[in-house]
Formats: sequence, C-alpha cells, structure tokens
Amino acid sequence: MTTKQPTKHELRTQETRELLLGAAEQIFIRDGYEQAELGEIAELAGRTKGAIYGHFKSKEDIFLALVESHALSQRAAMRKHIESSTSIAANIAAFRQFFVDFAGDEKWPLLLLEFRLYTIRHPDAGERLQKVHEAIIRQDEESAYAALLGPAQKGKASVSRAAAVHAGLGMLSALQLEAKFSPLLVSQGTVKNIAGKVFDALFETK
Amino acid sequence: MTTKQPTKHELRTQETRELLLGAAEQIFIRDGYEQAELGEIAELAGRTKGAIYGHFKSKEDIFLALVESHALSQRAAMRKHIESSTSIAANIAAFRQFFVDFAGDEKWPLLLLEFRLYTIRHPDAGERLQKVHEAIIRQDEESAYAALLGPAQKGKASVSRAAAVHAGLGMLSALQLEAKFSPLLVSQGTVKNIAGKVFDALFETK
Amino acid sequence: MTTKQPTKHELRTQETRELLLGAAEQIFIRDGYEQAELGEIAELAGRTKGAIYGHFKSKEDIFLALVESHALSQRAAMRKHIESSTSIAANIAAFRQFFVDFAGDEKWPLLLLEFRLYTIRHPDAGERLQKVHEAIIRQDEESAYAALLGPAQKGKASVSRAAAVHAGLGMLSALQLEAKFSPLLVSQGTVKNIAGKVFDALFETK
Amino acid sequence: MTTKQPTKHELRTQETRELLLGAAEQIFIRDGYEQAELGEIAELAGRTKGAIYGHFKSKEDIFLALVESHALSQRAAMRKHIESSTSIAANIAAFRQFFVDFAGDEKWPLLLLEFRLYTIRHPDAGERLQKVHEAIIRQDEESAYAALLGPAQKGKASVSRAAAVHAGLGMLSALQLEAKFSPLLVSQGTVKNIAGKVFDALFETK
DNA sequence: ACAGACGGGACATCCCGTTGTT
DNA sequence: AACAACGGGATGTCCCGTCTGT
Repeated sequence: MTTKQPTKHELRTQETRELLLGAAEQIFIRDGYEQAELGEIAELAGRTKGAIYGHFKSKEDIFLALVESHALSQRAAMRKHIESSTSIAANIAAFRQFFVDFAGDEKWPLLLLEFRLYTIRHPDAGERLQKVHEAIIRQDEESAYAALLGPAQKGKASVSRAAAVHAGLGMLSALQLEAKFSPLLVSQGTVKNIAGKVFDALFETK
Repeated sequence: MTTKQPTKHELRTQETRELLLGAAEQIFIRDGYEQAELGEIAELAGRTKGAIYGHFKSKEDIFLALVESHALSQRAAMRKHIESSTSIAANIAAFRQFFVDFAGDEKWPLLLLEFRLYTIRHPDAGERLQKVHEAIIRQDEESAYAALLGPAQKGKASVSRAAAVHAGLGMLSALQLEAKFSPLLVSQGTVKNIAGKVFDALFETK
Repeated sequence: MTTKQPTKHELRTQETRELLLGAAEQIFIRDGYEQAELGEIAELAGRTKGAIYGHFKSKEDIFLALVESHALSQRAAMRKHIESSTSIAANIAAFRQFFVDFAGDEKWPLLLLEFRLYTIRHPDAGERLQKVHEAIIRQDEESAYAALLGPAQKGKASVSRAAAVHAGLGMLSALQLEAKFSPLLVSQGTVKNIAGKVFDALFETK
Repeated sequence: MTTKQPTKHELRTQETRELLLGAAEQIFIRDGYEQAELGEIAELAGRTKGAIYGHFKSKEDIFLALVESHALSQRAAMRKHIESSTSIAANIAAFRQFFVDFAGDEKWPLLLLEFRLYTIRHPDAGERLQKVHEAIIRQDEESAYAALLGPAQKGKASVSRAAAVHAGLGMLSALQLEAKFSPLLVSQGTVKNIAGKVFDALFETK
C-alpha cells in the first residue's frame, strides 16, 4: 500500500481543518467577508483563533481556501454528472440541471458573490487568488464548453459558451441574493423558474 | 408657495451635501460599504468628517441616502421615458432599453448589490431602510407593471411582472459585476447582449 | 506680527504632543522599544491610544519622533554652550563637559542605545529614519568638528574627529547602561570619571 | 570516576543542545531578545519548538543559557592566555589583547548588550540570572584583578580595576554596535584603535 | 527526545462617532 | 456648518508555552 496509515496528528489536523472551513462557511455567508470575525469562526468550530492561524495564513487565506474547496467539490460533482452522459443534448440537460440547482443553493451563490467582490477590490491578492481561479475556471474554456454543449450560435447577438457560463453563474448568484432580499416576491420556486429561462436564453437551446 | 427662495446659506449647504454624496458614491463603489472610510469620503469632497455628521446621522445613513438618491433619479428618468409612450409595445421597448442601459452602467448596479447585501445582513436597520425601499419599490407593484407591460403569461413556469423586474435588476447587477471580474470574457458589449436576452426571456416578448 | 494667535485647538494639540512624548520617554526607557505598550504611554499621558494615532503614524513613528526631539534639543543646548566660546581650547573644554554630562544623564543614553539597536535591525525603516539621523548627525562632520576641536592627530592609531564623536557617544551610552547594571561597582561618580578619561583618550588632549 | 561514558543517546542530545544554542545565537543577535522567535531558532537548528522545550524551560532560559555558555568559554579562553604569562606586564598585555579582540568580535558584544538590557528590565528574573552572573562575574573581583594587573592608581579620578573591567567591556560592546550602526565612519579598524586607547586610559598603563 | 497542534492572551492598528471650537 | 482632536472599542495577527502523540 502506498497510502500509509494516518497518524492521530494527521487525523486531528484534517478534522480541525474541516471544522474550521465549515464554520467559516456559515459565518462568511451570514456576515460577509469584512464583518466575519475569526473569533466567532473559531468558536463555532470548537477551536480558538490560534488554531486558525495554525491552518491558514490570514483571514484572506481561510476565505480563499473555503471558496477553493467549494469550487473543487462543485466541479467534481459536475464532472460526475456529465461523465455518464453520451450526447450533447444530454450534456445540455445535465448542465441545465446544474444551473438550476446552483441557483437554488442558498450558500454557494452568496459565497461566490462575496468572492467576486473581494477579487475586484483586491486585484493584487496574489498567487493564492490564482489557484482559486483555476479551481473555478478551466483552461481553454471555450473549446471545452463547445465540446460539451455544441458551438455557440453565430451572429451579432450571440454569446460565446464560456461567457455564457460565467455570466450565467454570476447572474444566478444574484438571483439567490434577490430571493433572500425579497422572499415574498421571489420565492425559491420562482428562482428555479427564472434560472431555467435564463439558461435557455443564454445557451439558445430551443 | 411653501417652497421659499433658498438663501445663499442653504445653497452652500445643498452643495456640500451633493459633494459628499458624490464622493460617497465613488468610495462606496470602489471599496464596498464596510471598507469605505468616512474620512476618505470627506477628503474627496474637500470637507472633513464633521461635515458628514452635519448632514447625515451615521455611516449607514449616508449610504442609504446615496442609494435613495440614485433610486429616485433613476425612477424619474424612467418615468420620463415612459410618459411619452402610448402603447404597451412601446412601453416594453422603453423598459427593455432601460434594462440594457442599467446593465451597462458601471456604478448603479454595484451600488445596488451592496445595498442588497447590506439589507439582508441588517434586517433591523429601521425606518431609514424603509424609506429607501419605498424609493426603489413601488406599492402595488404587480398591477402597476401589468398596466405598463401587459399581464404576465399564465402557466406553471410563468413569472409575475414584479418578480421579473426585481430578479432582472438583481441579475443584471451581477452581470456588471461579472464584467468587472472577467473583463476579457465578458466585455461591456457582451453585457448588453446578455441583458437583452435576459429581458426577453423574463418578459416573454416574442 | 507674523506669529498669529494660536487657537485653542493648536494649544491642545501642542500640549497633547508633549504629554505623549514625555510619557513615551518614560516607557520606552523603562521597557525598551518592543516591550513598551502604547496603551500605557497613552494612559500615562492622560490620553488614549486613539490620541496617539492622531499624532503619530505608528509605534515606530512616535519612537523616532521622540529620539528626534531629544536630538534637536540636545544639539541646540550644545550650540549654545559653544557659541559663547572663542578659542579651540575653550571649545574642547565645553565639549568635554558635554560628554561628561551626557554620560551622567540617565535617560538620553539609554534612548540612544535603543535607537541604535532599532536602526540596525530595521535598515529599511525609511525616510523617517533619515530625518532622525540628520537631527543627530551633521553634514560634513569631520570639517565641522575639526574647526571646533582642532584637527585630529596624524598617525596610524589616530582617530578622526567624527569617528571619535560617534564612537564616544556610543560608548558613553553603554557606560550609563553599565551603571544601571552594576550600580555598586560603577557608581554615577565613576561614570563621570571614566567619561572624562575616555574623552581625553579619544580626542588626545594632553 | 563519576563521569560515565556518554551513550549514543546522550551524544545525540548534546548535539541537539548545541545546534539549538548555535541557532539561538544567530537569531538573538540578529533580532534581539524580544523579536527573536523560538520557531525560527528551532527551524534554523533543524528541529522544532518541542526540542527547545525539551532542553530549556523558557525563552528566557535559552537566552540565559546562551549567554552563560559564551561567558564560560570566554573565561576559559582568557584563563589559558594568562596562565602562560608570568609578569604583571605580560598579564596586562594579554588582557589588552583580550579587550581589543572582544571589541572586534561581531557577536559577543551584541549579545552582552542584550543581556545587560534584559537584566536591567527583569531584575527579578530569579536564580537562572544569578548563575549567568556568576559565569560572567567573579567573586572578590577587585583583588583578583589587582593580582592580575597590579593595583589601581590612587587619587580622586582613579577607577578601580573591577569597575574598569566592567565599564570597559560594556563600552566596547557599544563600540561594536556603533561599527554596525555607522560602518563608514567607524570601521572595524577604527574599532580596534579605539579599543586600545580606551584600555590604556582605563588601566592607566603608561 | 522530538514533532505537531493548539490554547491563551496580548497588542498595534484602525476607524466611527462625539465633543468642544471657530 | 464645518473643523479638529479625541475617546472608545473592536479585531486581525502573532507567538510563547503546553499537551498529546510518536
């Protein structure tokens, strides 16, 4: 076996890291990046601030680690969905489902919004940001998406596949935000309806 | 007339208020609510913090006043657009134009996003928040929008007019955010294309 | 009159600055730079940490301001001493007195030692450091000191006037330190004796 | 024999201790006591903080152990020098050489300065401090030094042998500090020149 | 003996809002 | 109305020393 037995230290480390990221998720979503307090995150995780700084370099670092972790699991989930599919039409259907589910999620969209705002306002946050971007964005996106979903329509008003994915996810984040903002007007059901419509419009799937 | 002639003093006061709001706009958009510093706002306006507290009660207050001011001028502009229109089709066209312009604006969408986030996280912010909401939202919205744009489609997947307006504006805010986040992928031109598609999808105008 | 009446604000500012620097002197000397607490300095001055940051940019800044202030008053005092002197011999006597007094001072030597250590360990502390240096050190030192004290002896073992001044002040700082370290062995009287001997040796005044 | 053969285990332990002290020397000299980080010391020694706390009780303890170790080896070296000497004149010459070498050393003087400052500021540091003092200072110093160097001159301005030794070493520490502070003005060559002059002045050796 | 994780607690820094002044 | 100084209080960051495990 190449995987050696994990020691208790390693187990503890892993457990703490997950506890911290779990707590960070709650607090960052609830309070936003700036208002989130590391002390509260630690407390929620049953640890102290000292533990946070044993695992992460800074508040920024734990935030980015959280986004990265979400992105990776998100991507893995999607890959699984699509692996079992054989036709472009099926891919599109799977992708559509992913979109709708994404809009309906109450956590990830808000986290992504925070991340977008943070990134715009800290363009020099450095290499860590690069890694997170790579976890969200793929290389050579357009061809990858074209292979998945078929090429984009041609024409003046057409939108490339990659742009559609990005803009779509961004807009759906805001849709969930809106649902939280005016829950009476924009229910979770409405969110799903709208998400579907937007997907169809962006990817022009008759 | 109840409105008396403004004195020189009042003019000066009014000017300061506008200077402050103008500076606040820049700083709040650039840094976000939490990171924005009142000192910097004052400095940019050529005043000091004392001036801010002469005109506003708190940081929250100047932020909300800014959003309210934008909302009112926005609404006035739209009203003007529509007043000259006579048919529902023309209304829809005018409204579509408003949507596309909104998405292309580089300030107001970001401000609105900040406002949404702030509101969600400070639901008990009190009466000031109410006034701002009223500036953005109308009473009896659905019927107002229906009168303007015609009734929404019926059916399981249909979306009410009011919900469409809210969700649409929210999503377009995020679209502009995306344009700032990935300018290479989502250009300002793409923003307008997508804004149009989303409008058509939401309001189902063949 | 060119000097306009100071406002109460300016008076208060000046007073607070002096209070803070006075308190800083006590604490920095007693505890050293690292162990000194800004809170204690503020408290001793009857102000709060907020006040410190209204007057100085950082802990480093208040420390350097303190050293600079001391250096300037020190230099002014010496200049006064020497102005009234007419011959080189009288200058030397005045300088010797200054040396002995310096060694006997219980504050300034320790402050200078802290400053030396700080400077060595923070070579990149920037322009502020330059200003402080200029307050302590003169330009074109050698000729200035030569004019004051006569030229240095020639020969292999001779020491330039400027080097003698610097090394001398440094060593006397440590002498005072030693007096604090072993008060029984090195009394304040011994300090003055030794300071005189060292001066004579360095400046080779028979 | 009470000293039994060291086992392999004990050798390893001894080696670690020396590694740690070597690393500590570098870090304490470079950063000063307060700024020195135990983590960095451990890393430099190729160990972890756990190892430090296996060998020493605290940060203070390793610092004092370091000073003590230096002092002991220093004293041993000097004893060797002097053992081979037969006349007081030769002793004085040997002692002078020791002084000049001390001033030229780039480590021990700085360490001693740190120790002096630390001691002044922690007078109640307890028994550990006593041990270190005994390593540096001898009992019945004056008679010991008088035997070595001849009695001190009599007279108002005379300085006892013991005081001269202490004050001398203290001042030379600061001399090396000055060389690091203004290397252009006070070169290592100048340091040796001045050290010699100061020695002659303090011990009044024609 | 040594490694690694974590607690615990301190502290510089920051900035909003208040107070007295002009 | 506007300025300027200051209080007040929070919080990210840091690091020593302990404790468990190997």
